[in-house]
Amino acid sequence: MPLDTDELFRVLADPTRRRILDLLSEKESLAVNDIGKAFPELVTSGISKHLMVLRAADLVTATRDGRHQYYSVNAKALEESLAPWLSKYERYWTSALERLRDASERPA
Amino acid sequence: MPLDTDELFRVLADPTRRRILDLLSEKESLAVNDIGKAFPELVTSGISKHLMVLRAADLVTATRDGRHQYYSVNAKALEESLAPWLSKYERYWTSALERLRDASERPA
DNA sequence: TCATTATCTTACCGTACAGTAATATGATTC
DNA sequence: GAATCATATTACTGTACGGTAAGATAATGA
Repeated sequence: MPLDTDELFRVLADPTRRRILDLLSEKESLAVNDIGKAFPELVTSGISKHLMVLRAADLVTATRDGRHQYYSVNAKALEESLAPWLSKYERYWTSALERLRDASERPA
Repeated sequence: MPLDTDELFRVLADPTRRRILDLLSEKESLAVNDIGKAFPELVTSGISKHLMVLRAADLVTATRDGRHQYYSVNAKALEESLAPWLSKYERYWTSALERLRDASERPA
């Protein structure tokens, strides 16, 4: 079930959480430790807390392997949660989103 | 100049500000007072402050007429500011955004 | 013109919430 | 049992929101 718009923006408001999502979107999946390495300024518990928020929002999924917890971005949930809000403004948008679309269709 | 992503999400994080944008996207342009009427739980100064934040972010524009200040949504700035972030995830997205696009192309 | 009213903005203050670090607890592997 | 990794809990802190009140500017009316 897609996330409520208020919830979505509350979760995405934090720069660290967005950076975590960015990181996970580049790599296939990462353990908490590896994510933590990308944030030397934060302690692991802080990372874990953000991951909990993201997981509660279903924007990431976690599978455990031994004592490691591997996180991946849930792009589908992100997309579906954002779509209702985007739809309210997309009628204005032709240029930038189309450019994005074109770029993804004709990769360099 | 498009808004920094951190700034953008910080501004959009507040539900009231998003509701103001929604309102302005429906109507052509509105005076502060009229916007305030849509938020009976808030005092006018509160609305004004949110409008200042939106204006500083260039997500709305204001023109004054006498003692009225008329606000409009700046859809172009919203689009351009959001595009860089969206582009990082759009490669995952085909379904929902395309459905949105199709819907806007073939209105009922 | 002067006072009054209307509209919007700014300043100040209190409160509530969210992020971080530190610590403790739980779970898994060796 | 010892060590490692992840999560939960607690305490601290800063910040952002909202209200009240004051300030600024413009219209109205005597």
